[in-house]
Amino acid sequence: MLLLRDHMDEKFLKPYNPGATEDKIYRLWETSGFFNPDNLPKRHREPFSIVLPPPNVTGILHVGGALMVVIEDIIVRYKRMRGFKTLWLPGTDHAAIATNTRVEKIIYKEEKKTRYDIGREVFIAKVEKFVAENRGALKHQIKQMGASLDWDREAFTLDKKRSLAVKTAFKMMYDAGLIYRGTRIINWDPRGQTTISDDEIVYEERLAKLFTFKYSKDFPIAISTTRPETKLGDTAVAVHPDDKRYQKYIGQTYKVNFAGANLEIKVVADEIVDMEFGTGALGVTPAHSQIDAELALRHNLPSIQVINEHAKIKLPIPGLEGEKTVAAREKIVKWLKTEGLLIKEGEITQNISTAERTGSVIEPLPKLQWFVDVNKPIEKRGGKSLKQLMHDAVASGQIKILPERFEKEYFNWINNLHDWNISRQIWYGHRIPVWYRNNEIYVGVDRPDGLDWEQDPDTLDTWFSSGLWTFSALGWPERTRDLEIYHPTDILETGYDIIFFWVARMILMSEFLLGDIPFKTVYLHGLVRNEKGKKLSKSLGDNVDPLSITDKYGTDALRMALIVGVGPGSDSKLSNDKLKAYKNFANKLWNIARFVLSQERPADGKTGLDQELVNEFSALTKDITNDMENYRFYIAAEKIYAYIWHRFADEILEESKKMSSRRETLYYILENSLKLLHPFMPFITEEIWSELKASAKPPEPRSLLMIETWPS
RNA sequence: GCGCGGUUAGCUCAGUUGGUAGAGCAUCCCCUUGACGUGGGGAGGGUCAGAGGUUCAAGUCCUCUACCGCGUACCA
Repeated sequence: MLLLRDHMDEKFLKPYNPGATEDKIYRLWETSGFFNPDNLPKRHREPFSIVLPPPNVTGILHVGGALMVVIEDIIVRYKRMRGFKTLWLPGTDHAAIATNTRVEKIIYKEEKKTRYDIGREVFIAKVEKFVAENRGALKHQIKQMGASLDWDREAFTLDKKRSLAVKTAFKMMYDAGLIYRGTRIINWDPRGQTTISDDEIVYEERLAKLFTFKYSKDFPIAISTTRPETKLGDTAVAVHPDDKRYQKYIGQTYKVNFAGANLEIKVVADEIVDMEFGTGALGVTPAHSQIDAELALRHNLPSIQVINEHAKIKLPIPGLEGEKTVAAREKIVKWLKTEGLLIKEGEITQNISTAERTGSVIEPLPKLQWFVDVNKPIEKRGGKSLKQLMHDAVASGQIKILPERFEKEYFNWINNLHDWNISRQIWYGHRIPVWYRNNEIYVGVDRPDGLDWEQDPDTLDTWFSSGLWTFSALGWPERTRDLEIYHPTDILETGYDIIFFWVARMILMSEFLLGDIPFKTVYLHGLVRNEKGKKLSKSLGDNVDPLSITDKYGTDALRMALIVGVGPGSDSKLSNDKLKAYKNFANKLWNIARFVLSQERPADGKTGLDQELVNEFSALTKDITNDMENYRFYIAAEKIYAYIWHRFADEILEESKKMSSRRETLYYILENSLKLLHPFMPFITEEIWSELKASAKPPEPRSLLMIETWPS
């Protein structure tokens, strides 16, 4: 049985108890004020800043979010100890589409009503109530992870200041001709009743039927399609100019009656047509296909919209009008058969576009929408387009993306980038700052003077406001001191799954609006999967709640389990074994402290330091510091773990039982080990640190490990 | 189609610039009850997916192949 020395707290008689420690320690940190860089001691001069990727207010943080918080907290704590004036700025994201859809579902479940039934105002009020409730829970979870965020600067992507930022950005881009309104083929989500951007599409491979047929008996060319119902809107057949089979028909126009629709089909020649596919002839439906719309533009073809916003036939054709697309398809195929027009029915695999949020099959429709022009040369940016600005920021090395392989993906995405559809027909979000009156249009931050102005009913894509985050969170468009000190931010840490959604858009916005990069380094982490290797997904309800893990194992153990052995950008699995291992480690450290504290600390220099062990420790420190500087946190964590357990405890400490002269060295190693470990396991290290200080003789002033100097 | 990643001990995964294979868990043996809600010492276990190449030396660099996963384009 251990003899309790008079200076030792009773708690050291028991194993480490995270539950009893963590809340207390977090409160200690919060009341110290040091999360706010303004309160840091004088030695913290050079600024260092990170903005927290704002989690969606839709739900609770799952372990993927926890990983993000942990990596950033490790970086931030390390930098703070290194003496930087460190700011980590928190916030939450209103997540327009996600939240809108979520609340719509809840309302439908509870009241069997749609948002159209209850109206815009009532709906928004309900969403805001939902958001307010969720934000509290989210914040609590982030704190539970030990995040040393400056809550004094907390922001929300839909609060007043951010709203001003969004409207200002919109106006600046509109004035520069980068935002325009036009009718284009867009991705329509019939279930969500809104447009979505290309990035919000999820492709699913499915088997589909490919029908080969003629429009009518006297039409000379057969075509193939998987969607006969859209053929009601065909205005041309396109063939390859070199295709000998069809050359004689090029330029001819045929009048046909196709399933009740009177069509004028012109035969045009275009290089885009693949002679090998199907019959080598392409039925052109300008209203429901991007490619066909481009063809129509080139050949001056009219466009007939066949399908409406509810994915139903809108043409006034008896028997077809009002039918859903799939039903209409069956009817038309049946008609083709009875007319003897169907030539072939085959199967092909095709990628079908579905909406990320609702799972609905995307219907390409022509619609009047707002877009960001990514190709227009910008005068005040040296004639570069947004595309070029995004490209150059990374290509020039101003922004470094880690791991490097994602730079390739980034460039690849830019090469394939089309104009960005930014208007959404949902209600929750930043309303488009445009007002109309008769033929007048007004774009501005505030409603224009005068009567009869009507604001655009649409809202903006969530990522429009998220794109401003690094600077809107710091107060832009106001020229704040924070903006001056902390922008560009140093590191943007986020999951690789939103590199296009978010990282690219932030670069776009910052480059145009500020003429500067938003961050110097992008560090991308991978997905956290469950033990079976399955992707954790919010929509599947496959949440792993970090709170239940911290209850069982302690936050420090969870942090280690999430970090160790997980390289940047690679997916990881969280297992109970791993959590248990680091829970045991916490207890091991606790017992090490107990042992060291059970021995009176000699006055400085009395027993002297074992120079060999001190040198060994310096080498370790150098090594770990090098890893920290190079974002190898997963290796650094493993090294300090191995040292503390298998070198310090197993060997140094064991040997010391036979040599009383080691005592001062033991204290030295323990103190400095706590410092190296603190970014990874902040709670237990801070707790032991406070015991060390309390037991010192003569008593040392209270101090926080959190702002101690990183060893050199 | 194009691209990226993975393939290392029974399981989950590390392995920074090429220099005689590592961790955690699991298995087996021994020891510990005066730091340890357990811990310590030790053992077994890998032709580093396969083939070829560069090199004094390759898990690490190059080429090809296979399987798994992912991204993206096209999709009539």
